[in-house]
Amino acid sequence: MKINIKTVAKKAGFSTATVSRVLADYPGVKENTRTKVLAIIKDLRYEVDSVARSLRQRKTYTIGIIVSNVLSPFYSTIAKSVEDKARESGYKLILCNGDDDPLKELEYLKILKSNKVDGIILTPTGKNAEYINNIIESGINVVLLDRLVDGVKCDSVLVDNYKGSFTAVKYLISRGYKKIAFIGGYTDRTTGRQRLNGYNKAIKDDGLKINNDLIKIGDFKKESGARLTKELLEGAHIPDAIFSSNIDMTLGCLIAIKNAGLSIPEDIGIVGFDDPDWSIIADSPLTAISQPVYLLGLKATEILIKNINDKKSFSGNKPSIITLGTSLIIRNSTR
Amino acid sequence: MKINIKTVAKKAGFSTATVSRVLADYPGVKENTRTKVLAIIKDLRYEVDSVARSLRQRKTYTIGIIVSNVLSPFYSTIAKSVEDKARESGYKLILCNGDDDPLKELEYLKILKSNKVDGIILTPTGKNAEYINNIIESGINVVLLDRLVDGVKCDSVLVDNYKGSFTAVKYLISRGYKKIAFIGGYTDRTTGRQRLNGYNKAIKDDGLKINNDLIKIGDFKKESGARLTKELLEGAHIPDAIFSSNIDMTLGCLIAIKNAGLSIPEDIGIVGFDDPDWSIIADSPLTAISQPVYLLGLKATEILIKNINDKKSFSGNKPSIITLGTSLIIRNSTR
DNA sequence: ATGAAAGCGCTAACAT
DNA sequence: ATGTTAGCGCTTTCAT
Repeated sequence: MKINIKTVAKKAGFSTATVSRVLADYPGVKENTRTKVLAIIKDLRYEVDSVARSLRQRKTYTIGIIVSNVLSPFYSTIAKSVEDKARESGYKLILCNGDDDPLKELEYLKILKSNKVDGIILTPTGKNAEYINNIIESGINVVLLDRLVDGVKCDSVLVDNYKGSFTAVKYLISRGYKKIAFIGGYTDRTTGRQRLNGYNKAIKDDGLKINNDLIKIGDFKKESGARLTKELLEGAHIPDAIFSSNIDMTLGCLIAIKNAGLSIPEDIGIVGFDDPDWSIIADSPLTAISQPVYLLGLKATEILIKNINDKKSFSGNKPSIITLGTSLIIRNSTR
Repeated sequence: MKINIKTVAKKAGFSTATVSRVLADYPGVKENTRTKVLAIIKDLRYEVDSVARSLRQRKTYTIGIIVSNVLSPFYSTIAKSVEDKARESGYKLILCNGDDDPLKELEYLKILKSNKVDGIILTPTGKNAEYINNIIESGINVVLLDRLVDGVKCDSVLVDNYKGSFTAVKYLISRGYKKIAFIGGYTDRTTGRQRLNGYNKAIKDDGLKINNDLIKIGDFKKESGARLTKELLEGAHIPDAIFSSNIDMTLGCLIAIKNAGLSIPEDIGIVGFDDPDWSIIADSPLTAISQPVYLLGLKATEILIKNINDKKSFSGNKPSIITLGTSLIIRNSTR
């Protein structure tokens, strides 16, 4: 037995329109009617069909989020904050794991568009500008998180990667390190590029020389962090310190150092970008650049929902970029 | 300008039915027609409206997942595996953070039902049996993950918590520890209860005495792990070893031990349930009970999708419970 | 204050 | 091989 709005209407002795009004808390319904209808709804255990409602209203109360890697604490924190804020505002979340793969990202963008989500929060690979613009033109709000995309105009929430990275390397230099290696991720992502730039600037700033043997680029994942560290430790130019530019690579880096039988900070100094929750219990508590990760997701969602409600693509007249600051947390992973 | 199936049909000179057939790769369409229609689709950049399709087909190609805490590596791994498998099978994922709160869980169950998801993977609080049954009766498939709910009949995928816990404590005993504390989570969740049972059994098995001062129950989160460890270390009966029964509490436990200025394993031995990715780089690499977390999510999703396709509530004639084994990984956090 | 009816975009049963 | 059309369950405009 199917229970829909028609069943309720019939049993209550009113039209579907009236039931719908009760459902929507529409003011112009007699109190008596409302009570009666609500009683029937409860009695029949009726619950609206959100799919039908979405089709009719052209609104799904759904936000899509595409992250690069839910396994990473960075992105699961983002997922948490976006979910918290979305729920508070009556939205639900479709979670997509883009895997930092432009093709997978495109696939998910299409799915989200087809599913008529009200908005999308995207940690972009940087590669699907055309389609992202197409989505924005179609009226779906987009907010970029953590990274930018060339040629896409929409609100964004970022972290000051350049400064964070610069600060980290400056700190290493101040501790007397001379051969500072860099372990980074894709430089075609803005995060990867800016963190590298910050490193380069800090090195040059102090009259040290950029040594390309000390710059290793991976894919932001743990395994590549471990592999690249191993390469560094076995290479011709062995670093006296490493700046690792994301949380997962840092973990890989620490594992590789441990496997090599080296001690931190006696044999090598480490600073990581992003401060993991395990940083304190590490062999030598990790000195790190802390990012406001939760806030990042929160802000992005706030802006997205505001734009959805205002029926505007941007929060102002033109796209705004919010850049959040980082802070250096000094522990014991350097001398 | 709205582009829908009608627009495409008109421009192509065919009916909407034919366009729909092309979209669905329905065999009985002339090759010529197909080509023509596809050309128009491409030309107009037409993409189906999945909301309308879902309404008509009574199928959303969506799976809902309710986890207790995305922030925990345990659940983000689950989210990853479920997403991987769902995507492979053409399903998308609505992610809900139940927060181990029965009310929030109920709220999300209602949302998922209303949104006509094809199936739900649930890490239950154990409290909403009636509504879960209601969902199952309504034809939505449910698979329970990691925990059970009294009075709910559906397929489940679990880990052998009892045995895992038993093994861990037995190991501690074999290493000569006499005052072994237990740090656990809600005992009204099956995981919490079974892990406590395993502990109790192992203690009694060896003729040791259960000391209630050494049993501390929290909420599965890091903070409570730290707090309870602090209580233990400052209490009347100071343990010589701690078995911590989930990944987040273990981290809290290690932090508290470090804060207290104690060393592992010199001052105190530790075994944790669930093996975190940072276990190797901890001060003293953590001895842990490793669970097949990714597999857990994978199996659950496999079963769910199979049930959806078979249009059955259970994979067999009656609910099946799959229990996955654990393994003890010995490192250096005990003497 | 309430009802009648159109229609959101699609699919599928039936007809040709 | 293709078209016609009803209808999925809801909201909303227009009447009354």
